[in-house]
Amino acid sequence: MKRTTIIDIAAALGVTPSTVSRALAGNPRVSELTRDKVREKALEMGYQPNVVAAALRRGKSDTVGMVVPRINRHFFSHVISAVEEVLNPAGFNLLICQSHEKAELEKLAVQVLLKNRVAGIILSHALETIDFSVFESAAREKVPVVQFDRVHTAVAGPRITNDNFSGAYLAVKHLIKSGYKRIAHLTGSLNINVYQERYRGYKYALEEAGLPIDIGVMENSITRETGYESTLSLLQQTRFDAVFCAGDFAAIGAMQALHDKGLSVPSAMGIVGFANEPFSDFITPRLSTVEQNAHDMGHLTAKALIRAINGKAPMEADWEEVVPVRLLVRDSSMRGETTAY
Amino acid sequence: MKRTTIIDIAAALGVTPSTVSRALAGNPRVSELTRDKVREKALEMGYQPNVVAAALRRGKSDTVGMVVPRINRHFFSHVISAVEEVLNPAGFNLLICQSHEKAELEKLAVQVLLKNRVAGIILSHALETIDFSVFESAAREKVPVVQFDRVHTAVAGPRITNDNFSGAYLAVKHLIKSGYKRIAHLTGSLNINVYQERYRGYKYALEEAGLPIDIGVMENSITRETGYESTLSLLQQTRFDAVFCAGDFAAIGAMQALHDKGLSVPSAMGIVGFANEPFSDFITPRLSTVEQNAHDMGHLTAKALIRAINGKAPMEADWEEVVPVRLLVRDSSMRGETTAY
DNA sequence: AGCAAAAATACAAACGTTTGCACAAAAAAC
DNA sequence: GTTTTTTGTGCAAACGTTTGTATTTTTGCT
Repeated sequence: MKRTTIIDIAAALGVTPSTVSRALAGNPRVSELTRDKVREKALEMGYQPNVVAAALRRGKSDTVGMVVPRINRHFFSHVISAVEEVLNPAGFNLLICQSHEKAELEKLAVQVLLKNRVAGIILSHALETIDFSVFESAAREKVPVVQFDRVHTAVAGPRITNDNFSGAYLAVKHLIKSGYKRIAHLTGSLNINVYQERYRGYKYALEEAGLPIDIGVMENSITRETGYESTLSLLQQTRFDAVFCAGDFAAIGAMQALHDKGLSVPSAMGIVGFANEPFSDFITPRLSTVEQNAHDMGHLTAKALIRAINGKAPMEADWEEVVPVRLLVRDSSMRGETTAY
Repeated sequence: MKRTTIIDIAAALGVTPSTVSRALAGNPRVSELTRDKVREKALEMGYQPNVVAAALRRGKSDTVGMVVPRINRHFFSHVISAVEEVLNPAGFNLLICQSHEKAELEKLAVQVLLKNRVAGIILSHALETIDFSVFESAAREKVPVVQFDRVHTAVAGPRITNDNFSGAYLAVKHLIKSGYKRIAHLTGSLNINVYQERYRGYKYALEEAGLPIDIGVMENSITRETGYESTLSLLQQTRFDAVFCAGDFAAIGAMQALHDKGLSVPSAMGIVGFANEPFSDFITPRLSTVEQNAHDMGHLTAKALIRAINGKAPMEADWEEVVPVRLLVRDSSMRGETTAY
């Protein structure tokens, strides 16, 4: 059975396709009477608009592309949901791609999105990405790009980031208040804005308190496995009584390494993570961590994109919006004797 | 700057757009010489095909739609990745939608996909879904649908499921072998094939061992919260020494409830979950669970869809493929005295 | 009733491909 | 050397919308 088109509706009603198109679009240039007739007929004939044809004609689709490193990270999946909450009511739908942390896949994804003539792109970079030339194509084709969380100034357009600096600062300050004095740090690649900022916050808190900042910082220690290994290395290299981890997975790894070495958390060692992964709340001891507001971030990102699509926001004027974070104090950083905090 | 089209390339080369189209498509009706020239020019001019126009002309896009309840479930996100692994090399790309377990959103998502003229749809139903009429539209428009995990026979097309029966059977049999005798069950809605099958496996194992099957079965207890509440209820209603949970989140809830009541796992109470969520391995005690093979499931699903798209598999012939699962025995179900297993 | 202005609709071109068919040139067959 | 076949291109229509402009119809005024 052929699909019904506006031409079929037009024929059935004795009007032209253009009238049908305008009627369905709610264009005030068609009378209320015919508009109602058209809508009724469309419903009756089970009409489903062909958005592909519309996209071709208009040169833009109602689809927004979103590229994230992985969809199964708590933070990213929540940002995605929040973005949907804004975009769907606005008539857009989301094409989600994963870069799997690979620069090449990220580039490919962006190209696919451009080929599909998406209305705009929302993106958080892969860890690897250092070449941003694809985004010039996007700019050339006037497809707005909004970056969130892992952002880079080499790409034009709005950037929505977490307040990583303050999060790290609060986390470390809390460790200090709890009585820990020699605080190490596990982080990701310091090429990424996110980890740079957390590192900055970490250092700032230590400096402010007059504590040593050269205890030990391990880069590329962001997974459970690398967190585990790096903690073992640290134990051999240096002396410390707490670890601030730039991610919860690393914190879990650190916890296990400490456990395996017979060091108890939080009495012998304090740990604070980052991201508030769902498991953080029901491991033993419960992990103190920094909660990112994925919901607000998604909303802000989506709204920024809509503004950019509607041309309200010149893409050249790329500004940065910072979303506040929140420290969640749980067991892993609470020394019995200093619970006073 | 205008985008380059095949018309531009044609003009630059003094040929017609049709030749360019055929050249780029690798059609044998154009000579090797012109094909190479066209390809070179396309590269030189930075040509990006307009897949929207192609989709309109062909009546089909290279996009496949995928609808899942939520993308942040370990199982679903891994199926998605596996589907991508098959689909991307085959030239398709994925449009991912979430139903958030709502029947209405699922229906909406399918409609959006149909409007976008996707080549096919991959879907796992929301818990709520009981009305399958949208899928008749899909069938009418000859858009193949492949269901996975949460499937329903009311929808035409291939179904790829986990071996939920065997998984549950193995889990409960293992509890029995470990010495537990009164085994309760937390499950989801028994309208869903997935939970029906797990329930069947649970009962079968108990019957086989001659153990009572009326200890206590709590429906709609699949989240951490409901798992917690249901376990407390069970403790009041009945006497039991183990719980088989149809999901890991419920198992976590159960564990916490038991912990709060001073019942230790696994010595006083055995617990086995289902799904092998990533946290299952690093909570205390480590949770025994049934691992689903998301990778194989994704591959099989994607391949089935590609077959259906290519018309190799008549949609009417809807068959079911079952993916084996694996029991992971960890601490939560191992009584000290019966570790012999 | 007559005319201008406003409102509603029709016409037709465009968006960038793909593809059946026609056609010319080259190659093969007789 | 003519006819047939093969091979490579061109032509033009189609896919289903949207939208600027032209045309018709209605409305409001005098």
